[in-house]
Amino acid sequence: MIKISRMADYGVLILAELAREPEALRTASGLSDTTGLPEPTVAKILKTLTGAGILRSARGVNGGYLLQKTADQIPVAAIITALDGPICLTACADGVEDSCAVRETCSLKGRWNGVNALIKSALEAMTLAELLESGTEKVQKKA
Amino acid sequence: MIKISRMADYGVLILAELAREPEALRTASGLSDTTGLPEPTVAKILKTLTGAGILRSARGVNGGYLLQKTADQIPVAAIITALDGPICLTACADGVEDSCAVRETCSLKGRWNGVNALIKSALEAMTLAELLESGTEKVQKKA
DNA sequence: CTAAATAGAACTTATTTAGTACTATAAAGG
DNA sequence: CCTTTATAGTACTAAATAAGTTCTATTTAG
Ligand code: FES
Ligand code: FES
Repeated sequence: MIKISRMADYGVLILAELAREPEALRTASGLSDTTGLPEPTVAKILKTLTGAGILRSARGVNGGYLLQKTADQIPVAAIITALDGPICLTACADGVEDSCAVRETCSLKGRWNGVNALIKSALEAMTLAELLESGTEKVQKKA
Repeated sequence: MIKISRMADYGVLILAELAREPEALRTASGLSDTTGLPEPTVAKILKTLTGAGILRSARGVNGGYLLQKTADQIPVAAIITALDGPICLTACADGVEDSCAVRETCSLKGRWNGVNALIKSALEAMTLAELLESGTEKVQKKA
């Protein structure tokens, strides 16, 4: 069904919430409450996003998370990559040597690369801010 | 990991083989041999692609499959849709009502639609022929 | 020192995808 | 008109992946 994982979807949801008050420290359980997503999952996503440099964290009492950059500096691609791994439609794309079973006999080795690049650049060009606002040039307008 | 299924990947591989002799009837087991893919899987894919109107089939002795249209009339999107279901990155896009658990509280209902449309149109614009040739305007050039 | 928070890893469960098997139908040829 | 070779369709099983949970360690304010 060619889709991103639920993790990435949740991730955007959480980031959207964080973007509403970019300066405030928010705890995992607090975010779980406001988003309605299960707490352990939220916590896991927050850890991952922190590791990827999208969020900053503070430990200890009164700790929590906040955005490292503003929403318009965070490409959608970065979020997806952090939570879902590399954006790469097929097993036989660039670099990935061992994944494809029929690489030897295959007549279209690496031909998907163009499609990959297309989608990747589309997701890199779009920022979290644009996703939240909708209706910018990059997104289709809806009357 | 945002990817298409192996089925779609195999499907393109099989279509590539069929496109080499667009007039010839090829059997499932024959295609399994030339592509090196497991026979039952090939047969399943061929059935699906026939149902989707991408292939034509002939039953009985000396039966087999051939392309219904030429490779430049088959959008990549059609192949993926046939084998993988609709191209729709997220659960909460247009139409899909029941999939998203947090739809009520969610602040970005349907915001992914723009991204979806972007990717979908990219895949609709690219044909099987272009995928096989590579190096056309739509695909990134590689020196 | 304690309570409240994140960090990180390991594990279990659920979901999805891939692969297999089986039955039915159709056509060609003796 | 029966046999053989092929596709059509469906249902089932197994494998892979993704999601969710749990537990332990670390950090810091009070
Ligand atoms: S399908 Fe993987 S290398 Fe061709
Ligand atoms: S995440 Fe599904 S409706 Fe918002």
